[in-house]
Amino acid sequence: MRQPQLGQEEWDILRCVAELAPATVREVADHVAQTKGLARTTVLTVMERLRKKRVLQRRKSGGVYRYSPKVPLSELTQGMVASFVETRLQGIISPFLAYLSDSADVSDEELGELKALVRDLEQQRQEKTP
Amino acid sequence: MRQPQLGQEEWDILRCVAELAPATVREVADHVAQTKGLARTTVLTVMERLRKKRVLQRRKSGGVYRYSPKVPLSELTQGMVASFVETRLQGIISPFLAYLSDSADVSDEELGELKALVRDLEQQRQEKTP
DNA sequence: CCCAGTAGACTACAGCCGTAGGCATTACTA
DNA sequence: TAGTAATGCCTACGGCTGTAGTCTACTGGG
Repeated sequence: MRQPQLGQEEWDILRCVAELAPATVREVADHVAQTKGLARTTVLTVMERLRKKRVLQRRKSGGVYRYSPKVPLSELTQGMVASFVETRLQGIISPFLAYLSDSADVSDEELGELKALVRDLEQQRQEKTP
Repeated sequence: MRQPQLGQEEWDILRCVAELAPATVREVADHVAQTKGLARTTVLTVMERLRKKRVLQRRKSGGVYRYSPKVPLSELTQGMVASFVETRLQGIISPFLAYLSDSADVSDEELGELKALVRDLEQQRQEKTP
């Protein structure tokens, strides 16, 4: 059961909600307005669509609806990455590695994560091949 | 100047064209038909859209147009990965690393590439910090 | 030279996403 | 409490993508 597909703007707003959760439409709209000029109703529309997609939930509090993510953002992001790799890259990760090596600006911290990843994977291999 | 955005089906057909290049619409349609049942005209439409996006080019040969990618597929894939990481992940690659560690089925070969990547990145670091 | 089959152009349409206006209802404030 | 501002719902619209039908033009076999 795949996660729903979200557009770019939907993701941006979702992140914003997650950051401010539990957040009102206005709070999100104001926050978003600092970077791009979206009408309040646009933000509302997107948030309601996210609710229909069961990504956000809301709860009335003090006469206003407050929205929050229904599942942790990290989980959704995981799903998005997985579906990207599986469909767009057909499960082949080498283009991604090429990107890391050529274009991406890998921070020291990220390099550390990479090393940890390699270590983990090798660990898993040893467990699997006793 | 960003690469044009392509939909899933456009990517699938583009890959197919790249594989068979220089390919006729019919060849691609027949190839695609083996996995999904798309009408010949659907394939034609998509290929023409890819041409409008300057991703494919065509050349009449023996009374029929033959299509081929205008730039190497690898380059387009690179661009797609880059734009994915930059826009969807906001340049933060840790979700991707988490995916590799949790969900992905990393082959031995890919693990090798990963190790090589780590080595390259450390190499780069040494060059930059003399 | 004529016909059947093939290839290409054009048109169409539905669903999704980004964007937003209008209107009704609710909630403060003076 | 009456007016004003805020909130939420519904509707809309254009562009992109997936999908395909129709019609026209070309091409090769008899």
